[in-house]
Amino acid sequence: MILKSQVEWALHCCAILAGLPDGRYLSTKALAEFHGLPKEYLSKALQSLSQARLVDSTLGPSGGYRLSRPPAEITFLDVVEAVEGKERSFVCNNIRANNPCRPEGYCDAGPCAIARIMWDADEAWRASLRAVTLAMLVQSLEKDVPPALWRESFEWVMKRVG
Amino acid sequence: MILKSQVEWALHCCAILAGLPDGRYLSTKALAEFHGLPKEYLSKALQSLSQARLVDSTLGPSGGYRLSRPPAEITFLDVVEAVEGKERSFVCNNIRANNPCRPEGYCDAGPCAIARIMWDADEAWRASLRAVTLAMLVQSLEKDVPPALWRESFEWVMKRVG
DNA sequence: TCCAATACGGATATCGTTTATCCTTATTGG
DNA sequence: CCAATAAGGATAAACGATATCCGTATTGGA
Repeated sequence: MILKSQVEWALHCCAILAGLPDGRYLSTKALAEFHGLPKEYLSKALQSLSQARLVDSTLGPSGGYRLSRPPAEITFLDVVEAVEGKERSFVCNNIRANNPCRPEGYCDAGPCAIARIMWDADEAWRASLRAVTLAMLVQSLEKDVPPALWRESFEWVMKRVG
Repeated sequence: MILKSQVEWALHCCAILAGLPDGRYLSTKALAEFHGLPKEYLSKALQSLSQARLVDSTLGPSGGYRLSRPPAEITFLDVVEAVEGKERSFVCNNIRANNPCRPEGYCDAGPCAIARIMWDADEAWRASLRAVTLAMLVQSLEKDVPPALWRESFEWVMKRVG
């Protein structure tokens, strides 16, 4: 059970978009170059973000993507779910229904105990991701990345911004 | 990102094994019949449990599986990790290393902020699973399942127990 | 002692998902 | 009008999940 690499890509891209000046767009090409990723395939991840309304896009030269809301209002969960989907990681196939002792037409009152427990864990995972915003991510990154590299990266992006 | 169905199977099988009288074994065949599962493939899941030392097995007629510890000492996480592996669900490919602004031979101090946050969520998931034991599961099930069905299922199993 | 039932592990096949590329279309700034 | 872009469909390769089959070793019971 491994998350798609597109989740990682989308998060890194969102981190860049969160640092953009208000209203400016950055293209798939620039994002792919900056992260060393295949442009065509990264494009699919960005389209997922777009469909989830996390980013706006424009066409034409100097087109690209920007966040549709302030970074403080976009959570990790938003991004992860945009790419990975909202389905729970545990799927209950209700195999208890195959119990040979069951009377015909027996109907279960609710989800089985195993599913409830697994779904609780899933919700704990989601709650953890919901607690972190892109604004917090940028803060963390700024603390981690040496100031010189931070500045150069910003300038690299600004040269390509629409 | 969906957990293998073997996780579900293993948990249901553990629930049955947890209800067995001390020292008795139940075969793959019986477990497969009870849950309506393909015997050969279920066998792989049980082998995973065996390799993780969660269950003991014996060969020969009246052979099968039993829990290797009291149900209160086996957690959901034990079972999930036995089948699914202990690897984290988020894999960091360190794509920040592709940043074109990086000086040659630059070395990162630690894992990147995105990985840390994703791994925190993973740990929240694991902590949630670690908090629930098979003993607690059996308690839940006994509350959910009607007494008649509970009793009949127990007898069904006891007829096949080694 | 022999037989049948079992766990175990290797080999193989099938299927779906992820990853990736290519191409067409519509849009837009210069 | 042109070039750059997002969007999305079609396709294929690679991989993991699912599933089956078979051979081996072990063991309880006849």
